[in-house]
Amino acid sequence: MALKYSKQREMIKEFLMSRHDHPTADIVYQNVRQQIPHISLGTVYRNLTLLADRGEIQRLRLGDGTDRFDADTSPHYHFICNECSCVQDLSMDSIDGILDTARQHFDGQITGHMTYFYGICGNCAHGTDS
Amino acid sequence: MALKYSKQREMIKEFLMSRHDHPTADIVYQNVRQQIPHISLGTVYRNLTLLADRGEIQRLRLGDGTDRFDADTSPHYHFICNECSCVQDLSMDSIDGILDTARQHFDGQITGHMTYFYGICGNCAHGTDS
DNA sequence: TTCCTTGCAAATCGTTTGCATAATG
DNA sequence: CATTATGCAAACGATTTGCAAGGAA
Repeated sequence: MALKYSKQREMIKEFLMSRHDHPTADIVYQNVRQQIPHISLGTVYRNLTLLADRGEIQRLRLGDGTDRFDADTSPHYHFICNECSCVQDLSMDSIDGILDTARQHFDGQITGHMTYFYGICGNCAHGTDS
Repeated sequence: MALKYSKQREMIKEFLMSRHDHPTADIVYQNVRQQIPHISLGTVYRNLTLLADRGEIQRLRLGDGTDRFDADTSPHYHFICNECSCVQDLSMDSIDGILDTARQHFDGQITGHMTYFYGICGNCAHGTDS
């Protein structure tokens, strides 16, 4: 239980806090490796999981089979671009009202919901690429 | 492109239509195997993917690392029990209004959303188990 | 006879884990 | 010294894929 300091964990969290694009474990690994060459993927996974369990970071399971991590633990929604697969934050009013809608005809307790949006992101839509 | 008949595919779809609990590929395999002993897991996966691509069934990616399949392709929501992990259909009014909420401050096109609910299902809540 | 499907096994991918060693408190 | 953390490699679970053989049109 008692947590002991580790440079690798510090670097991992620091890196995550510097990014707002929700990197995958492997991207975290590739980057942190530049500061700590001998760090292992296993250590990255272990620390990401540990940090997520303690609520210091957020683990995003967006169904595409690869988890992403977010240092922003405040409640917010995400958007996934169907074209470039980027994941962006979505600042919007709470939609927790849908919980009441869901509860109306359900026999059981609904305590929360998972929601993400998709479409074409600003970059891809504006066609500044092609 | 042209699809040819196959008993395996027919049985897979038939089995899926007989269930409303959103079975995993492996569960489909275990069951269809009782009718077609030599069917392989690979064939089950291939057909589930094929049927999903053609829109004949729905593939549910609920983030837990194991896809589930649903023969009901009509738009509806799902509920996942935190206790028994069952997946249930949720009949409720459309909440597509959240798309407008999401669009308000977003630079890009939002074409859809993915939402599922979680909590304690009726069976687990009523405590008819313990 | 064409070419879609299958069975089987090997391959992939993301993630976890066992273990001996190193670092922290 | 008691524990927690690490690196490395092997293990895993779900899903995909290559290939030769089988079946539908």
